[in-house]
Amino acid sequence: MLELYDSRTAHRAPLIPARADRLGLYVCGVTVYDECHLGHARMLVVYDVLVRHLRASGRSVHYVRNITDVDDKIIRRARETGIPPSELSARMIEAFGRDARALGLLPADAEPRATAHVGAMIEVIARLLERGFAYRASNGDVYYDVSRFPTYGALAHRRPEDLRAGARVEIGEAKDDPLDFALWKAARPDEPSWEAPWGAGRPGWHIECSAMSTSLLGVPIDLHGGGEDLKFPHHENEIAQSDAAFGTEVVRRWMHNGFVQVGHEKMAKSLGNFLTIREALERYGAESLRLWILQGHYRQPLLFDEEKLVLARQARARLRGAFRAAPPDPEGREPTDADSWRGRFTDALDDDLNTPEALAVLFDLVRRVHRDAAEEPAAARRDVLLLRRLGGRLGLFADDPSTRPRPLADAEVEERVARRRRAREERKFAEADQIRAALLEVGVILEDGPEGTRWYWNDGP
RNA sequence: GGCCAGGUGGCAGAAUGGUCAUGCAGCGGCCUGCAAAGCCGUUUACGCCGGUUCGAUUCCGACCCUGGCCUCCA
Repeated sequence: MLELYDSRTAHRAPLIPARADRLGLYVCGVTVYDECHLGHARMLVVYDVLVRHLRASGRSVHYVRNITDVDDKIIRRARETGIPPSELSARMIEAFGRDARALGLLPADAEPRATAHVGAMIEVIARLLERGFAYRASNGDVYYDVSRFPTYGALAHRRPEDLRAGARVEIGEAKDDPLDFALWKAARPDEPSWEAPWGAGRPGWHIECSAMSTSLLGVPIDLHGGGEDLKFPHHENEIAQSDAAFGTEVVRRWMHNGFVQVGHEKMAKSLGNFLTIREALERYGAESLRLWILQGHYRQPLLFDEEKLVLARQARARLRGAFRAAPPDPEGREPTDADSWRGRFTDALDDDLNTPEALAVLFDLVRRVHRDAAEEPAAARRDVLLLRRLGGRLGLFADDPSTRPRPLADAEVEERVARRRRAREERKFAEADQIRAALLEVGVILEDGPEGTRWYWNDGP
């Protein structure tokens, strides 16, 4: 049974869905005003592994990951670049889709876009107005009345008085209280807007998640996730809205993943210290990136620099090496002690998604593969099959490198390897080394062993 | 200032009241024409000060330090 750290109680507890047959998961995805960076990649991979593990444990999961395609940043960026907001977001949604596929993410079961659910948001706002949790301000905006929600601050462990001290009111806002936040922003001539009973405008940021999560997953929602930075104010506000509108605790569990850190600060667009997913994939490849993320625990900060990614690439080579030592058992047989390995692996993930520990199990298995490869090849093949299956639960070993385009036909490589073998037999080592070096140039790695020379494509980066 | 999360060996990073994490790097050996891969062995830890305990890196308290949130942010 999976135990997860609960952001609200700050304790670990078993994750028990409201309905036995299905677990509803809602994750705050991305705002499409620019390309995604490694911080987003971490979030995406963490929840990807969570979903994989839940499903491998026999749970049916309904995974919803939203896309924010209307907000201040999109409007601002659109204005700066001269591209209409809808076109900008459409382009970035496309870019996001490419990143998601390249990262090897499972597709979400639903990927709702805010602009397609404005009707649902208007309904939630209407309920809040009806129940007296919201008010219409003089400037046409609709605000949430935080003073009406006594447990405000419970998720972020903050007291409203403390928050009020540092709160800021933007020019043009007409809040009764600095903590109040916009549910609906009155229409402006150069901004996208929708009709609503209280006047045309566009939704505030937080309301989309309250509306889309409940309309797609129902009430209550078993688990809601996102990055650490969304805890406050986004998720705090979402709780205030949803719980007030539906008259019940809508989200049963909250979880948050830690940041990607560059040097001593977090990776962020505003700090300019980011690397986009696209660039990182070009440099390191999806599997190395995933290993980099999974070698840290999801709640800890994850350090980024070139060295860390190179490290992950080495780790990947170690894992992949097992598949060269032995192919997975073609008849689908696992080792006789598979249950014990699977148990260790599952226990690690059940323990608040301890992916570093789960990877350690995989590496232990790799060692046994190499130990057995020569003497007990059948046993090694069974181990490799198990390795592939367990790795799959982390989203590893998905791509088949053999399908990649190669600069040289395999037959040509074979021919050169044979030529080198003859040179070695004649003790012409200079020539042999030259052939080996030339092959390395095009990405072929040679390894001489007792049973001859093995060669393989270097599947970096 | 308030609230959270941390401080583990050269780097990264887990677990754990008394015994192996794991990956990378280092060192010695095996293998080898050389190399690579691999196997075996091995060095370097638990921020600081008290307390509990037969025994603490692990539990408790104080202190020091780091990161994050408190404003848009995965």
